[in-house]
Amino acid sequence: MLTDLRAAVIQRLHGANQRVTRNREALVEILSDASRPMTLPEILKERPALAQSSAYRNLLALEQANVVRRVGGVDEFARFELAEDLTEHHHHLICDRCGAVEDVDAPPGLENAVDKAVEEIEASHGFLVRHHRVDLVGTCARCASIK
Amino acid sequence: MLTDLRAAVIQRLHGANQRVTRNREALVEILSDASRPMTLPEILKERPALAQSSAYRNLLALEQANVVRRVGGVDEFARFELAEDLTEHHHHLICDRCGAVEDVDAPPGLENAVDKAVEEIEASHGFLVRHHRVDLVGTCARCASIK
DNA sequence: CTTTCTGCAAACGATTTGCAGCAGC
DNA sequence: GCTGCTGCAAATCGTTTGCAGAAAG
Repeated sequence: MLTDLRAAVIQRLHGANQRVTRNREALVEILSDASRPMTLPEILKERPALAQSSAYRNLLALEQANVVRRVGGVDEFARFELAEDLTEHHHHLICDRCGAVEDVDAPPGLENAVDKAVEEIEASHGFLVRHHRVDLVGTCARCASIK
Repeated sequence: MLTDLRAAVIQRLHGANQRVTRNREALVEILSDASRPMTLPEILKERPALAQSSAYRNLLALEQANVVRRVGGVDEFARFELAEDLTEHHHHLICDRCGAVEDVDAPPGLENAVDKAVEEIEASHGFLVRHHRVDLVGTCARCASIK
């Protein structure tokens, strides 16, 4: 795991009055190695010794410490990824056939347009935007090739 | 309910080999009257005689007939809205304190930028985009005023 | 040492499903 | 009338929680 990521994680956990444990460091490393949000079964496959309940509890602790973010796809599984300020801002490609979620870089032109829209909406709706999600839903290359 | 909406719903149900029942018409009317995606409890409050299981089954039937769409927020409840080609294209404001989801019109500038980004991504990723979701997550006016 | 984390197993709760009777067509 | 919808109650399954022992600080 990269040293500065590790340092940021330790700092945020301490800031949230949470301890730094092997399980938590392993979770961060697993999410850091993946280029997409992971489901709990996928995470457990990478660390079979970890109990499901501990995985959920630690992901919650990491979420509250702003290290991890929970994202929803189109299926019944929750997915987890590192907080955006620990990675790069990105969006998601979601396959509505197999449920797979993949990261895509955010094109700068799109980001500018979103930021402008956010300003307008905050002014007109009294809504304070914390972050935005842009998801493209459709068929992934693998599912498209199957039929 | 508007006549052309009703006609479209009947046509789509028939096209999917589904029957047109009072429950299904009522569900469409409830969703049509709301200006936001609704949770199952909210739907049942509008039609207390409807059994939960029937509500879920009918929403699934309507979803398969392309009349209804399921959307996810930040909480544990699924939400349902009319298919976009039966209403207007819009995005969602999602409150991460109370979970409320509200519709917002899609600013044209934003839509153009999204369409352009979709083209680039389809070309580079072999991913076929069916539709996009732009969600703004933050604090709604009511929750902001509470504290 | 004290507090918090861990694993196990049991509980929870939104959603799904089996079944007998009723309604669309 | 046949087929598929309806309500009820039970099952399903991802996720959460209680508890006693281990580990972080």
